[in-house]
Amino acid sequence: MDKRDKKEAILNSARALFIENGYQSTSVRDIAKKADVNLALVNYYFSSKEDLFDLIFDNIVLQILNGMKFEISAENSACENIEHAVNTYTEALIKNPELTSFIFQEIIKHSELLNSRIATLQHTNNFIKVFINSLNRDIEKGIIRKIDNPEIIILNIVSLCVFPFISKPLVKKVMNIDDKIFVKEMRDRKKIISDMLKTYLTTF
Amino acid sequence: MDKRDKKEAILNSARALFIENGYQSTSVRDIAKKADVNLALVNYYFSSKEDLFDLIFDNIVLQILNGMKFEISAENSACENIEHAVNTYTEALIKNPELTSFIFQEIIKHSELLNSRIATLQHTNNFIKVFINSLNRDIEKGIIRKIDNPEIIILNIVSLCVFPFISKPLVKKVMNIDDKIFVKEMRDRKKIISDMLKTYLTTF
DNA sequence: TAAATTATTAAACGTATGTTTAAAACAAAT
DNA sequence: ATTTGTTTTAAACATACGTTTAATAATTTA
Repeated sequence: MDKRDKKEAILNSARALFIENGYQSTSVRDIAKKADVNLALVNYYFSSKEDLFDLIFDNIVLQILNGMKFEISAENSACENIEHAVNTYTEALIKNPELTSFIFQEIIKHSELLNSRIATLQHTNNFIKVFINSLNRDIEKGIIRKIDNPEIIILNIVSLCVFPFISKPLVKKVMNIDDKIFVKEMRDRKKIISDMLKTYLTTF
Repeated sequence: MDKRDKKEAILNSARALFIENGYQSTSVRDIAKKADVNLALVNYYFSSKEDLFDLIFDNIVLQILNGMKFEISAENSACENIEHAVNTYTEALIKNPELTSFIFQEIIKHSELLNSRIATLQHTNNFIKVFINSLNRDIEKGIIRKIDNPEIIILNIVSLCVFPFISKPLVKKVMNIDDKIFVKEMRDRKKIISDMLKTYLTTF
């Protein structure tokens, strides 16, 4: 009950602190203290602060990407895929309130993180291809309007879905709402976003 | 040519470093070195690193808010205001590529910054009121569709405009484009965003 | 010019950091 | 029971940080 427990306690404490305060503002001593463990044990089990962070960061990225994964199908219409994406993304973001800000913070700060972990985004790339295919197909079918660059549509979807969550403190302040109402507004907004995107594509 | 010069050199260097690396990753020694000035001069002129940062932060927020200010008019239609907003925001963000990420980083990290500087956002609040008024008026006129919460429309505008700029490294990587094409895409996107918002509001 | 004020400097202070060391405690194996 | 290997510990190391000090240089004032 002891061996693995201390290692795991370190992992959990580090994860919580990194998410809450970021890499720089979290000291190894903070981690050890929260895990109720001797300082040297952190380096004993995880070699260095950076190694520990990388481990946790990759884990978090995977977790949130898994939450955003959904069965996108080339058979679905573009509009169906959009609605599905908006719903899935919004719910994943509601479920992981702190993770998004954390990932964004770290990626913007050290964009090298992207290079070394681009493999993790492979699934995302496939997803984008299927999405664009469904758009192009429906354009040829004449179901939706002609789009010069379909990637922009995807960018719009992600912008609409993700932005309110990474600017949550700002949004709450300006709209003068608390966490509970924030979630409700985001849920209500799902339909508005989908409608807006679909109306734009199908009106021409 | 010396007195003000050194103080200003510190200010400029600090500004550049804070924007590039954030508060935590910028040391007073870095600032002094870049300004080619003795270490102690930084504290001599600006008391503390935090005071210096606050000064620069407020300045940057003002700068970007000024760039985003435009003559919003209660006489304009809601759709005109939207088009105007999208154009102005996008151009302001193109003009200040690093500022947006910087402000976001710091605000998300220390959301207390919002409380002490809420006065700076006063203009933003007035702007929002005028905007919402124009929406409500056009709804009553029957020109645009009924909206439950007009604030959501504003959130959508800001999401669409701002998100690509704060996630610029990610967007460039996924779309496989460089800075120059990024700017071109953002310019082209202005019309798409305006069209999408206007089409949604006027189709019902 | 002399005194007073301001600007600049090298050095140090105190604290915090990530990491390492070397010894002790513990568990497992022979 | 002794050896072997692993886990845990207190302490130290080396470096970086923001800030202060006390002395010197430069400038302004009287």
